[in-house]
Amino acid sequence: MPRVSSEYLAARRRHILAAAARRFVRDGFHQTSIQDVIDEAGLSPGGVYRYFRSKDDIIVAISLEAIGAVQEVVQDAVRTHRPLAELVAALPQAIAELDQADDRMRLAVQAWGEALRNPTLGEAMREGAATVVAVLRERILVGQQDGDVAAQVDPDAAAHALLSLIQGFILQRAWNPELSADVYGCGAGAVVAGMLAA
Amino acid sequence: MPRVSSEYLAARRRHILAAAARRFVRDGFHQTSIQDVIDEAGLSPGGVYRYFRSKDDIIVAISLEAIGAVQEVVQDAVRTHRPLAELVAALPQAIAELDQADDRMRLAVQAWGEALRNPTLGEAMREGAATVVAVLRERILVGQQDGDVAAQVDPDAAAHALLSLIQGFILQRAWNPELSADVYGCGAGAVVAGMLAA
DNA sequence: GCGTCAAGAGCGAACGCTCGCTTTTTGTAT
DNA sequence: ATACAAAAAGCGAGCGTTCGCTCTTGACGC
Repeated sequence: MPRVSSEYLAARRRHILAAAARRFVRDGFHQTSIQDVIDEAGLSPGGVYRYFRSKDDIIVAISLEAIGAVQEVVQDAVRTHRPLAELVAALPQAIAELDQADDRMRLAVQAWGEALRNPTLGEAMREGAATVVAVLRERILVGQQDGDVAAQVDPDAAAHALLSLIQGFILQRAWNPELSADVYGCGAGAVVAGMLAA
Repeated sequence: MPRVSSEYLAARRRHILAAAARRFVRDGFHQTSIQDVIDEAGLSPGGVYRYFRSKDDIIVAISLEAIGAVQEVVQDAVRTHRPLAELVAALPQAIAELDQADDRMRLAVQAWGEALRNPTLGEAMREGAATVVAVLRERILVGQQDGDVAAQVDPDAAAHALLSLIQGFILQRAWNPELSADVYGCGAGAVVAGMLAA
C-alpha cells in the first residue's frame, strides 16, 4: 500500500492511536507493552513504528488528545454564555458524555501523572491548564462587570478553583463511575452560587 | 546482623520506602527500576526483598502513605472548627507545607493514576475519598444546623466539590510549584463563601 | 554454633525497537 | 489496455538490553 493518500496515512495513525487508547485505558500506559498495542491494532512492529518513533511518542499523542478534549469541553461550555453557576453545574454532564464512549478521562488521569516526568507533556499540561484558567478568568471578569460576580473576588484565583471543580470530577468519576454527573454538578453549582448562608 | 529488634526492622522498612519515594518522585513509578530503589537505599536485592514481596508492594505502600497524608491534613483541618470558608482557604497552605519536605504530593498524583489499574489501590482510594467526603459532609451538615450553610445545599454533593478543590490544588501545584497556596486558598475560599453577587 | 540477615551473581522472561525482505500500489511508457 | 519500474507500506524474526526477582553463600549477633 505505498504511495497512498495523506488521508490514508492520517487514518492509519488514528487507527493505531485508537488501539493504543483501548489498551491504555484497560491496563495503563506502562503495563501495556508495545506488542499489546501492535496486537490490538492488528499490525506488526514495523507497521506501527512507521507512524510513531517510540512508545513514548504514542503516550504523548494520546495524552495530548485527552487534555485537548477537556479543554474543548470547557471552552465550548463558556461560549454558551449561561449564568456562571449554571455553567459550572452543567460541565460535569458534558465531561461525562465525552467519557461515555471511550473512557477517555481515565487516560487524562494517567496523563496527569505522566506530565510530571515527561517534559514535553509537562509543558503541554501547563499550557493547557493556563488556557482553561484564562478562559474562566475572562468569564469571571465579564461577570464582575455585569455585577453577577462579587467584585472583591480575585478572578485568577477563582478561575483556578473552578478548574479544580472540573479536575476533581474527572478524578472522582474515574475512581467511581457511579458518581452521578448531575448530583456532582448540583454540588459544584451550589458551591459557586454561594453555598454559605448570607 | 541477625536477630535484631523489631524497631530495627521497622526502621529498615522505612528506610527503603524513603529511598523509593525519592526515586519515584524524580522518575515516576515505572521509570524507576527496582535496581534504582536498591541503589538509592544502599542495599542489595536480597536486602530489599526481605522487606517487600514485590515492586508493586512498594508502590502500594508509598501510595497509601501519600493518600493517608492528605486524609490526615483534611481531618485535622476540620477538627479546628473554623468557619467553613476559612477552613477551605487554609487547606492549600497545609497541603503545601506537607509537600515542602519531600514532594509527597507528586506521589499522590501518580498514585491516582495507579489506582485505576491496581485493585488494591483502587479500593483504598475509593475508601480514602469516601472518608474525606464523609468528614466534609458532616461539617456541612453542622454548618446547616448552625445556619452558616444554606439549607438547600446537598451536603454530599457539596462535599465532593470541596474535595475537588483540594485535589485540584494538589494537581495544579504538582505541575507548577510556583502556584501560590495563599492565592489559591483565597480563590477557593471566595468560591465557597459565595462568589456570586447576591 | 545456631539462627537470622544481607549480599550479589545470575536467572528466564519480557522489553522496546531494528532492519532486510515481501507485497501492494501508483505513474508512466508502450 | 497492458506491462513494467519505482516507491513505499507492512511484515516479522530477532537484536541487545533490562526487567523483576531468586537463591546460594557468607557474616555476625546472640
